[in-house]
Amino acid sequence: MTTTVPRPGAHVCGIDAAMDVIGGKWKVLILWALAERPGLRFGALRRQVPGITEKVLAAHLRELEADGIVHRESYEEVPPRVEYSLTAAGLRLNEALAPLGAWGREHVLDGARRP
Amino acid sequence: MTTTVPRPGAHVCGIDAAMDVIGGKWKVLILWALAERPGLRFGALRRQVPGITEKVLAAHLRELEADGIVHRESYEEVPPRVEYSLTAAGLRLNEALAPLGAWGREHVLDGARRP
DNA sequence: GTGGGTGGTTACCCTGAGGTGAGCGAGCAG
DNA sequence: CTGCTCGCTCACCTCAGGGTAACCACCCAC
Repeated sequence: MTTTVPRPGAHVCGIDAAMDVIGGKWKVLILWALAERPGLRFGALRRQVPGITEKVLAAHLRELEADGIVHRESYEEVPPRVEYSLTAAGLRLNEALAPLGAWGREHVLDGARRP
Repeated sequence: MTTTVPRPGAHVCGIDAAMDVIGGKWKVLILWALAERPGLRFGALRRQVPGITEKVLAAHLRELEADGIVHRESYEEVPPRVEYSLTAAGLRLNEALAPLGAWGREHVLDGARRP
């Protein structure tokens, strides 16, 4: 965990770097949710991504924040309020994922295999 | 409940489907190599992707073939000759990965935080 | 005081993707 | 005969990413 595991072999091309960033099990869903509804709070984000646990959500948010994808705005209030949103890089990453999403949609709808 | 999202079309959006296809550790590198040099043989492909083992390469090739990404042409000769290339879907997937690669390249070169 | 809600943290466990190494069946160079 | 190439396959093992659950500090409503 820590701050993004120091990968031994570094990245062969930019795609590995991106894969490293979105390699987590829920990262793309978090990106999805934050792109659609910026400024989500922790609990709301958890409800937005069904099945994820607090630990994993917190860990993924920290990794995404360390990667400069997610901006974390913490208000010193009571009860504590923390809002998450995408940075410019996160928005561009989300846009870069769009063709992949289109491919997946087309591929899944067309092939429709995978029992 | 132990394993969230068993296998079936639990894909929330097309991105998960694509992530499922390219989720392996070496899949993108295999796609890369096959896109640049179509018709690679097993051994050549292994040398093209340094660090991968035969078992993992074979397993990934089978998954990619099952996903309709890779075409496997096996010639009944001695010594056995098998050539791998991308299908149309594989080529389109590779093109869909281009923006992601560009993002990763830009992100890595811009941030340059990773050792 | 008790319960609920906030946003986390800590400790432990467990599955499965991936790594390791060996072997096979055929042919050919030496 | 020996050893090498070729395209895998099998059996075993490691390790880290993720799952489970309890807990913390704080405050409000009851």
